[in-house]
Amino acid sequence: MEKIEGGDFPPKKAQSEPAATAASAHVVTDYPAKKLARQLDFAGFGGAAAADLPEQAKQVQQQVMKSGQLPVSMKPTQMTRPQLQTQALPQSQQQHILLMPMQQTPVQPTHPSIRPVKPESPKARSRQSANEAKDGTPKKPKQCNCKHSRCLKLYCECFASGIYCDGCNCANCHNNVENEPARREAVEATLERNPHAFRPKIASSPHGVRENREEAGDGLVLPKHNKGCHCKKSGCLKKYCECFQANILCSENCKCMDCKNFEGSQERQALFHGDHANNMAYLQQAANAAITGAIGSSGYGSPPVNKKRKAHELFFGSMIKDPVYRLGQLQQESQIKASVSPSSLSSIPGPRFGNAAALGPSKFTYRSLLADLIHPHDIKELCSVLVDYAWEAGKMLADEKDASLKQAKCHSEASYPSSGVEKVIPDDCSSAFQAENMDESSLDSANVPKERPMSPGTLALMCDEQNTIFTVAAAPPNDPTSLSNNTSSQLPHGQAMKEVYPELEKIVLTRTRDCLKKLITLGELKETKCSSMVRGADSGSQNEVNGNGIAMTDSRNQHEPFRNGVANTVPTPPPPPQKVEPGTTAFNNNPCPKVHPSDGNGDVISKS
DNA sequence: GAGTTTGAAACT
DNA sequence: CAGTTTCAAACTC
Repeated sequence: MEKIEGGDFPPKKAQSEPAATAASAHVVTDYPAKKLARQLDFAGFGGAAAADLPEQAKQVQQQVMKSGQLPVSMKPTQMTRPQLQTQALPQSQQQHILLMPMQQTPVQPTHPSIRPVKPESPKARSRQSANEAKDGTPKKPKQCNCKHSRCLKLYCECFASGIYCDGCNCANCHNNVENEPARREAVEATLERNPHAFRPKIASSPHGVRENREEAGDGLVLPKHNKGCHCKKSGCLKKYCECFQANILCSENCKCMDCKNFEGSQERQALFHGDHANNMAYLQQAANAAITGAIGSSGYGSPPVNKKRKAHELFFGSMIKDPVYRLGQLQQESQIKASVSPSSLSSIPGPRFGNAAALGPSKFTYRSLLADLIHPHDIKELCSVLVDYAWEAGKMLADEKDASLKQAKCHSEASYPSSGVEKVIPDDCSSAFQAENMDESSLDSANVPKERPMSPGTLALMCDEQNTIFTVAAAPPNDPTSLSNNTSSQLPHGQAMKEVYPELEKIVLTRTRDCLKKLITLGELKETKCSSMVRGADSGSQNEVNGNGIAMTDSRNQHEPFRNGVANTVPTPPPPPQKVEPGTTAFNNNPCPKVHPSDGNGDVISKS
């Protein structure tokens, strides 16, 4: 009997070790003190499941051993079930792990995504804290309050978790070393009734990926309750519900009524949605409203009760358990904390993180502050604009240069040697580079580009669709050889381009830089906005925030925002085209206007 | 902190 | 297996 699915149920440290040892451990700290740690069902107690991840368990153990207590980062609440499982571990290791179930430390789980092994209520946490404070020695995080079960039934969380009661508020407790025989008997009886009694209640979905994914932000909630819940009145949105408590969505295993803990549940989302994460009142109402509604619709007919729950409990509770795996979770952790929204499963943390009730913070997914500002097509457009600009600028520069060169040539043509590489100027002034190829209408034609060598930088700025146009790009702009090879007929033009190229590139790059700077600025503004919103949602900011939260920062940018919303970001007012070399008049005639009609702010607007 | 509600566990 | 009771946590006030 003792061995259950590979593990001994009861934490038996006592069994394998002298009672004295066990006892001392028991008294001193949880560390070795607590025996097997089986997490409450939720925790994936060691049972069979444990065997799956011995390595993880070992890691956990190592940490425990090092510090004598669970590292915050590894607290059970933060650990994944697999990590908690201990059965596969050698007994010596198991003992360390036993502590895990208790982990609940006063520390708030920083990682929403992970569920706590033993669900804890805020109260429990408080108590825990108190315990730790006693002598600095961390104690069992959670204490039961059993009065009639002697802590020898599954009603007792300690017993269910496979650990001895230590520092609990229970009465007539028999879940201790001193009453090991009784305890053992109780364990056997329990197992007799249900061989899986001490197995983890939450198991990963066999499907691997469940549909529990909440919105983008939500983390995946793969685990599901093995037995499922049977809730009738809570809508599975309260911690009465084991699924909710475990921060997982109700599954086909559940037999609950009016369940609101499923993916896509508005009630659930309302509870956890990040947008309201910082609004405790909202959460409370959402939870109660959801339940009330659910109940109302149910046949139970229980009157809707305005139950108000403490939002923070919801949040924290969910955070603690958040089983999820969220990407970017860490990234957003700070945000979550700030918003206090961890509650969502998606958490309230979450919008993200079915039923997920508890996903609060865990579900938050990272979203770039620029997400609303930049869209793929915007980038394309930007590229197009840059390319156009480059073309125009190049055209202007080349034109200028050729014109001046030609003029010079005309004046002293006779004196020029006709031979030599240096003779790059076209004989025919009319063949000026631009005249032939740079007509705006011809920009889209593939032939034009071919004639012009492009620098890698410029090419980089071009969108895919443009690449085909500039087939010659690979050739180093300054490479005479390449030039000559590229276009014998355009040599003159190529030469001109060669000379103006640096200017052109400079202009384009400068513009690009400015655009990026603006993006950064916008992102920062948005960040600031978000932060302020989180911190003081109630401070009804008077600042108008556009969809991006940034919008109104610079009126200049709003003149002609692109439909796609890129406008503000992309075209920052570019610094006036820089002067070209002295002596050149190219930029005296600022080509910019021609190329990119600007909105008046200097923002480039796509010709299209 | 007391009282109520809830749902799992235990029991019949 | 269904219904009932017991229990302790969650929740409300």
